[in-house]
Amino acid sequence: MYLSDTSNRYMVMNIKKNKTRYVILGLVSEEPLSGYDINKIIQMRFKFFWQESYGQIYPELARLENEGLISLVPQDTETKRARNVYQITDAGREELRNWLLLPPEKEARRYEILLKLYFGNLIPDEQLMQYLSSFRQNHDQELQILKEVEAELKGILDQHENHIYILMTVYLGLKLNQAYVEWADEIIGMLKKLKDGKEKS
Amino acid sequence: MYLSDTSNRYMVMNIKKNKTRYVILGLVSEEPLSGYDINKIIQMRFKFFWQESYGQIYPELARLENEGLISLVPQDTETKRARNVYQITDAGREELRNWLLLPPEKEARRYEILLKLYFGNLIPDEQLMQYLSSFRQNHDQELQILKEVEAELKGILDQHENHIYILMTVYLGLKLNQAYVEWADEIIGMLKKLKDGKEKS
DNA sequence: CGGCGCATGTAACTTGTTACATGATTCC
DNA sequence: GGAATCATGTAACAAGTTACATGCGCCG
Repeated sequence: MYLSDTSNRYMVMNIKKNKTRYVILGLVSEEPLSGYDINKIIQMRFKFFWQESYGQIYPELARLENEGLISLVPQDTETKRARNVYQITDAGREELRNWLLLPPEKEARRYEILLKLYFGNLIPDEQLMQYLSSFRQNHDQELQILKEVEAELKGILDQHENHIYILMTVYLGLKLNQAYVEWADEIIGMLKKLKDGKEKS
Repeated sequence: MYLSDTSNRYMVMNIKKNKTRYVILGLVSEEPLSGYDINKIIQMRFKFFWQESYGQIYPELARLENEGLISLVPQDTETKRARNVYQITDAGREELRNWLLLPPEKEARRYEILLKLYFGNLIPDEQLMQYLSSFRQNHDQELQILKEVEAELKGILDQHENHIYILMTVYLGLKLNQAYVEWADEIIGMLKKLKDGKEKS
């Protein structure tokens, strides 16, 4: 169907924004997986840079199957629990490839803590310090986890050709969390000084 | 109306997620502003950690006025261009304060570039390097801008009590962008080595 | 035999983006 | 007089979250 208008003003946008499908395609491109598996993997391995919910995964799996980009793998014996395991198709591999070859979009972020800090003169400094120290703690925890992941990955670098790429993502996690922790420490220091100054006057 | 059920299963969620309203409240708490002004300020001052669009600002302004959290400022002479300028009310100040006193939520982020890198073994290394160098360039640019902002802010630190807080947000921007740039350089180096290794074998 | 984890899914909602419509005013 | 920018807004999407419903199987 060429040049069909469908009388929809908004047809113009052919830029795919839905990234969920590519996460799924990427994951099933490595091995057949169920929706449940996919969720677990994202929770474990992507935690620090990506998140999805069942509310997106299951409908997307259905859509992908409908489009022929993935297909159900027939499960063997009847004794097993019901599981819908999907594998990628050639068309799916093609779709994934096309997306991977598209330059990544600039990521838009929203840092609630910065917003609160921006309006910092409206909150007591102690409160801000509390936010910052829990922020620091969170990121320090993530930092420790990532350090373990790094060590583990380095030990099995030659076991799969994608391990090196995973390690690269971990490096950013390390850098960013390091930056968060350092920043929080500096700001807490600044706030302490500010508070002392205010109390003296 | 106490304890009314309204027969809606989903009434339970009373946790406010809509942050747009607080950005608006925060900004008009400093000075009366129009929707247009608010958009411009967010574009300029919040660019690196927050974004909004007219599609959210205008409807939210209407809602806030409806709830009595902001009010229209009568514009003087009739010669001027039509402008709806809003000021914060006491109720609005209260609402803003309540939100500021709530601990910030953990920010969920999605780094498309990490997702692509994660599946890096499916893309040619040259392509990845291109993504990374444009990523590097973007963040380096932001870094330069933030350095200017930093210098500027330091010069006018005593002119308003919130300048110090704004500076603190800038510091995070500096740290993060520095981390991005350094990381990109390291990864590009790793990819070069990888490529050389592959070509030799 | 009870509870935890496996497993799949949907309905209702909130949030955010994009394209479009419309017109006034300022400045060159 | 025409371009840029000021200025406000909406309709139609797309995307993402949350709460709920449901049931099986495995392990202690």
